[in-house]
Amino acid sequence: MLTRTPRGLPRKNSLQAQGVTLWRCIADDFEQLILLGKYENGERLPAELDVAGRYGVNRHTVRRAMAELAVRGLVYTERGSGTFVKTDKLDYPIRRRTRFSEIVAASGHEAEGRLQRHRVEPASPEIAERLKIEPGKNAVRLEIVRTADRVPISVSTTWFAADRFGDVAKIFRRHRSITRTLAHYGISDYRRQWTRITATFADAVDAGRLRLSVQRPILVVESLDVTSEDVPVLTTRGRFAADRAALIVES
Amino acid sequence: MLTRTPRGLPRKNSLQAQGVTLWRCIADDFEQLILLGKYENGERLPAELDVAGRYGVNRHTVRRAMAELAVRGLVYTERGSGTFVKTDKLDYPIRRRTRFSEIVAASGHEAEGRLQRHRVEPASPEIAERLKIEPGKNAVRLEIVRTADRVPISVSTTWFAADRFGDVAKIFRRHRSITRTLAHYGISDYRRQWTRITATFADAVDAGRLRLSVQRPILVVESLDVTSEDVPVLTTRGRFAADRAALIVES
DNA sequence: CAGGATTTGTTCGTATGTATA
DNA sequence: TTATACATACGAACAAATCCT
Repeated sequence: MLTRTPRGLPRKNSLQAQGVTLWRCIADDFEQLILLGKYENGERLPAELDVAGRYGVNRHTVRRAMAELAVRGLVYTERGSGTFVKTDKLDYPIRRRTRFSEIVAASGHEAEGRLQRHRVEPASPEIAERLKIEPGKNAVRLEIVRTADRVPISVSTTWFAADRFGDVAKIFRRHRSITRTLAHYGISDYRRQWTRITATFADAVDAGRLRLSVQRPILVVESLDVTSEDVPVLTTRGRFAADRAALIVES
Repeated sequence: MLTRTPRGLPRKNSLQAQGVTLWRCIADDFEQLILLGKYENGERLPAELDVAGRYGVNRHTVRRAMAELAVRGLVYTERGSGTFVKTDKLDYPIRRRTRFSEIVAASGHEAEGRLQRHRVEPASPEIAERLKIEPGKNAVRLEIVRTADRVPISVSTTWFAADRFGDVAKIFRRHRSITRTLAHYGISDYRRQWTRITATFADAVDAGRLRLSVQRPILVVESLDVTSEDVPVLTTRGRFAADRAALIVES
């Protein structure tokens, strides 16, 4: 329970930093409890009035805290039923054979990849080096949004060398799968050579595409895929909603 | 430019929160600019006197801000030349043999691991399952901060089964390395079985330990290490400053 | 190469606000 | 309340390294 001054202002204590609002304290408390596993996935949180009583605050304050947790992707509420913990994420293994559709299908969900935009542009030095083409030569750039059960999981920007894959956008739109698109070019197998993972925030564009609030954490996954003869085929910069997916490395 | 009272005290303004020091405001400003890419890697920042003039502060104050940015690992200074942006990240490969000290040493930096706190506690269901011990049996929990060239890279919470590794904290404090600590227990080799990567924000505690501003992105790396006979040895929840490290998966 | 301009590093000194015993 | 220590901030001067004409 939080101690409060006679005027109702929160007083400093060990858990509560100066200037932090009550609802944020409550939200942070529950986030800790959820992340520490005190509440399991799918479990119902105590009723709003219960929580309000325990903290000695108004029910509206608890509702504000729960709204914050919903924004953080940790809970969802069902009217008349309660607020439930939602912490399961799609496990996304990073392997030699990394195929979005196979991964999602294997975990029992329905995968979809939609080409949003595409463009032919001169390759940046970075992209040229990865694809082993000369800097300034053309590359085809695809922007793909991937969903599992219609929930957006990632947006990816993928580059191909334009001289070999000039009409890759058209082919992809027909097949809706990188694997089948490459098969069309006679590449029956390809493998992930390296993957580089870091994290940032969602910018406005990505947040919109991922149906995510801005400033939510994003896993940035850069990667290079090559043929079985180690010839670079495509390189990708994927942005995964960290609230909805976890990357798994087995070794 | 910051307005100041006649007595030389900083006055509140839009950029400056209450009770925040001048040098911290300037440091945070530049951190934002750097992280937003307004200054590229290797680019020179304006001269100290320039910045001092623009903010209307003494050169010492700017120097204090730059020192902070250097501590955060975002810039370095060269006498007579200037202050330069340094945003390349430490490449942290995730492999079967994943050893912090070896990784950092291989990239030419000085690694250090400091045990901050430790505790014996009943294992949560999650931890018990990973370590293959019975839920509720004791586990030793270590909180370790790891640095490269004294720049904090990660904070890790590591659990060991207490029955076998009861005094692991003492041993670790002596050896300052997980590898050497396990050697003390007769475990000459161990390997990473799986790694699970997701992302969030730094909370106040982690931000403090990582000398990072709060709300910066954090890579959350959970993992299990086993002996060569696949016996679980330790499990870890690491929080990496995403601004300072990128995880690499080669396959 | 010379030499002046620029830029960071260092050391004095002064004053004020904050935290602690 | 007082005394002490510490952090913040400003000012001036000079040293040392680098850059540029």
